[in-house]
Amino acid sequence: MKQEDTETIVPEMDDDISTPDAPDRETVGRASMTSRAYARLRADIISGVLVPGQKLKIEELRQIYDAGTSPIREALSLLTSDHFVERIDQRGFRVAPVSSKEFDELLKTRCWLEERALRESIANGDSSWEEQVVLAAYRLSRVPRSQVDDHFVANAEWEVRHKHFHVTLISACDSSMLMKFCDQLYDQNIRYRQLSGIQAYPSRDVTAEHGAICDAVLARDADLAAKLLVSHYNSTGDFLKDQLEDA
Amino acid sequence: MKQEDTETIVPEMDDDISTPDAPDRETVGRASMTSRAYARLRADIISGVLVPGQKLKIEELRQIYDAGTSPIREALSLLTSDHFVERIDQRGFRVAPVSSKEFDELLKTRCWLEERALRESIANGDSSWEEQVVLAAYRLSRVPRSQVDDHFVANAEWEVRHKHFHVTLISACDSSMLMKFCDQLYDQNIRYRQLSGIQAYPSRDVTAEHGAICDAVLARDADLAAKLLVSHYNSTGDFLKDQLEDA
DNA sequence: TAATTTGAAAAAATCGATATTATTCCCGTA
DNA sequence: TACGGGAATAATATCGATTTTTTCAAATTA
Repeated sequence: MKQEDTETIVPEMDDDISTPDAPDRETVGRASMTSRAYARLRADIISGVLVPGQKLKIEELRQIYDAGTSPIREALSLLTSDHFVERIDQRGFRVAPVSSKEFDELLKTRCWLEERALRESIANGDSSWEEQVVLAAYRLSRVPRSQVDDHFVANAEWEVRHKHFHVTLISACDSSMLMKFCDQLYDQNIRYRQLSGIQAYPSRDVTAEHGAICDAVLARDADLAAKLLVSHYNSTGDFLKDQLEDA
Repeated sequence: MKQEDTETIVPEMDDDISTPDAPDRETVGRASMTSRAYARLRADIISGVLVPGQKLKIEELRQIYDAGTSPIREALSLLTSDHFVERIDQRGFRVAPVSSKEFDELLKTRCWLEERALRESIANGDSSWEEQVVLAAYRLSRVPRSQVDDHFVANAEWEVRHKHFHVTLISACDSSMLMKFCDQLYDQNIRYRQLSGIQAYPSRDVTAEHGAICDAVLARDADLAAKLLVSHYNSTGDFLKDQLEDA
């Protein structure tokens, strides 16, 4: 296989905006206008500031995000493939709509992919991976899910650690593609969580569920771990579904 | 859940360029410059005209694809999320590199996802789906893989029908997301197939393999169908791997 | 009244020019 | 000779203006 190497480019750089993750890593500083706009738009769509189905007018966005036409359009193009934005030729962009049908699909697909990824991780993961799982679980357990006790106020740090725990679980699956897909679905799911306008807590003990998953993983009990993980997602999903139907 | 409906947009339009598929559907005619550039760039990357790792200079592409800066950059942005192009802030775009490691991952991940999708299809598919599978298999069997008998000359029609057969197999899995992922991986795989500079035929009878898969599907034998599908992919993969190593 | 046409306004798409950043290559120095 | 500084060059990123297309509503017609 021939490869053009007259052009000298640094070969490794897996942390740019093409990664569905880490949207706000270098949002300020030397990042390009496109990256900035991408990160901010993405955050605003996930958080629900930009409403599902909403038309995204270039001129409007230009003013809000303080950038020119090109960076805005490029950012929107990037978001299109992440399924956060829809593009229609000659008719511009809009925030991807949501539906309970799509949420069902999302939940289902996540379970399929994460189960496979988890089983592979359990089969392949070495002791360093085990340690990372333990550490991620511990760190997650050290912060409260809600900033206030009697009603729910999202805790950003919990969100970060929660995602990190789930990423770590499947990080030994040895397929960056599968991990990327899981990541995409995770972020889609967060969007639904935000949009549901979650007020009440889930009554069940989420921390205990994480602990149980962690134990099963360390025991290399793939069947149990997969079962726990899937039911973990499903109960969260059921809870969200109720919220979605109320609203 | 609130939804802004002051803006009137046609709600359904699932066939635009955001679909990783059908890149050249309306490539001519009223399609936008961006869509045209996207389709042509995509085709040229898959076919190997644009070499893996190659720097993609905007000015150059502008001339080749006869479009302005913005459409080219937008098209490249779309291609980055498809993993056909890499983007590095402030350093432009290049064709996504290939590696035998990545090919391994690709093959593995495809098997995981397609197996799941096929099992779901077999579980959920109705008689209309069965008929579509039969039809797709028949149509595939009616065209030769190579235009010439004694050496390999790619037959575009075979490619189209082959893809359609595989898409149809999993079309009853009831997850557009999973199908989209499979589609992405399929196209990535085609790229590797093209790049390997395939000359000789695989000696095995690919048509027979398709027939066997079809039979197992109609018999609703999920285990057998999955086994056949995975080994179908793996043998193609092994064959490609040899080609890759030779080159 | 319903359907169609027309035209003004709005928005998207596109372009070419400019500003910004990276790369290259030359030259002086250790 | 190897190294590092610093223009000169090349390429990217960005902007605002222009062109094209769509949208909306009023006017016309059957």
